[in-house]
Amino acid sequence: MGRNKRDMVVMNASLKKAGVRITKQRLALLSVLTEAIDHPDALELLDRTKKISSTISLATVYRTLAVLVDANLVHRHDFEGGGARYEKAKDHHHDHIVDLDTGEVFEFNSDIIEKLQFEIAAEMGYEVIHHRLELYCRKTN
Amino acid sequence: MGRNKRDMVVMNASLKKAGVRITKQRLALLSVLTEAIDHPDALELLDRTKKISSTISLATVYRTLAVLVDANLVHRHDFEGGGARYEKAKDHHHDHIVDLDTGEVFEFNSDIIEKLQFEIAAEMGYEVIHHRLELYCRKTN
DNA sequence: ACGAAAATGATAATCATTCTCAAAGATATT
DNA sequence: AATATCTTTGAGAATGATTATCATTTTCGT
Repeated sequence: MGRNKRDMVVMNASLKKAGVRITKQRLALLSVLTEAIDHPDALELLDRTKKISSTISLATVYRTLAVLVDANLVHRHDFEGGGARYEKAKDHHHDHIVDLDTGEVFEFNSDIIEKLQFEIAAEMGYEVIHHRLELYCRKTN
Repeated sequence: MGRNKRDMVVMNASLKKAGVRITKQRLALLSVLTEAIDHPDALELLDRTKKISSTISLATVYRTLAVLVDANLVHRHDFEGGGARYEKAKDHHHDHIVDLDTGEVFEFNSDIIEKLQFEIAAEMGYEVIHHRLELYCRKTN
């Protein structure tokens, strides 16, 4: 599982670019985020990071997440209920479907919706800096 | 301003329909929400309600808002930063543009986006229970 | 290896919101 | 209108997520 030499180099570069010092806690957390296929919250990230390697505290998880979010390496989501959840930034934007029964999160994207959003904002004299589209759903049948 | 006899009758009916007892605090809060043209938070609603008429506490504001939200008479929004903000439910669904500089909130709606959302969810085997689309914007120029 | 600057861990503080419970108020019934 | 019952209120304590504090440790350019 992940965290080979190439990954390390990439993560080092990411942190450097973010203008922050490289610590084992930051590398470990970034590695956890890189491997994650879901949208874990701070507590879950603390657990996973502790398991994988390092001594890390909740305070550092929050601090590091803030740094990574600022650097646009990580996205933070405030879905309904519970605390914020995080995911490593991907190169393409996407929106989310939240399963109300399981809490699972699925991603989707629609260029058409995207385009319409920008047009609507433009008509009102606004430029979209960022946006969120979340569909809270239940399985059909 | 507002709170004439007709309004009172309507609000009474709304509360009755919600299956809750009518108290002066609830009527006052509902009246504040009815007059509001913005999206105030709980503290702001507390202030306005106290001014308009009634003795009311923060706990009651929160409790009553929960009741009204449950009864679908009021919508609650979790925009980025700060606490939840509320607005009286209108008969048409709408989405929001949030001005990042002023905190102002504008409403818009797009039937096309709406339709696309349902189609996307349906394709993934989901039914949309509710959804949120928020554009965080800055004035152009 | 040295030292300035930054990061960490433990815990206290904060903020929004919910809970608790005794006292006050509302509603149905008489 | 008085009663009995059941609900709501207010004040403050409790909660949960997140941020701040500060002494100690670590990083990294020189």
